[in-house]
Amino acid sequence: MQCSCSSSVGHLSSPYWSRTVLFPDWAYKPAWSPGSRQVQLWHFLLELLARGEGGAIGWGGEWGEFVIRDPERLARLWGERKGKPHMNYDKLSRALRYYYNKRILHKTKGKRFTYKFNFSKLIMVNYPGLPPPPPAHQVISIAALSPSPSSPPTVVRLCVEEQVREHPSAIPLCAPVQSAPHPFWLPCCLPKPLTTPRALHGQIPFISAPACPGANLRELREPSLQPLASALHVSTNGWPLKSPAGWDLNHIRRSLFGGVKQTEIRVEQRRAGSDAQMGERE
DNA sequence: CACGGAAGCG
DNA sequence: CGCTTCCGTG
Repeated sequence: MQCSCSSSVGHLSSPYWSRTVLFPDWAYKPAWSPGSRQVQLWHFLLELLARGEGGAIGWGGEWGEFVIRDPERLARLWGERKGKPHMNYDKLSRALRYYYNKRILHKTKGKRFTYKFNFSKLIMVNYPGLPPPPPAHQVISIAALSPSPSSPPTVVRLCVEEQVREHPSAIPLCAPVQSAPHPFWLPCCLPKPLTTPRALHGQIPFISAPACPGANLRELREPSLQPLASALHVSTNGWPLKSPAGWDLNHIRRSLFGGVKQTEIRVEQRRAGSDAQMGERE
């Protein structure tokens, strides 16, 4: 099985690549790409899902799965957003089907109006035969979060330390908006090289792991990172908890800067000014 | 309902 | 490029 991920870990001889969390390229795209300047359907869906916009659409049973509860209403909402008054579910679902090839979505067969985001498919964890994971402090480094509310764009990063050492500038910046939905925020803040080694692109041994709830947030389960996890309203099963208040950056800030040992969480400040095209692709 | 080709649009 | 519109097929 192949996928269109890219990673800077592939060229490293590290045995720890398996612990790296990878999301598909599309997951790193900003909500409003400069070219199109139009909101994209997958983001619109995540937006509604994160808002708990009841009625029209909701999360399904599996991780990343969602159910369209009221297809025509969803279509109407989508049509309103795009200025397409004649939008209906037939057309919207055609757009969803175009996501199959792009590996953004796939259909949950047998279940009516049920689709699934492809997040989990590309996550490489719990693969039998891989070396045991190294101690957490060797793997995880959490950087960023402006220490004061008045600082420039807040930056949150999760990264593999080796990546930081070898490519200190290759970690994209991500400035989550306060209302950013969790599933969108998480991938766009995870490690993503700006310079992808083209030649090695196909050599990364991707594994299509069976769905493992919370796999992408495995690192957040590390005891030392619990404050962050709770600040992000992320449950240990990986999917966001109900967070009516949305993002509380001060809360996150308090959680990170208070009570957590400095050796376990490295804090680094960085201007998000010129480098703000976070996950943008070439 | 779900799928995917084809054409068109901004 | 990311849909929108339309439609034939199963």
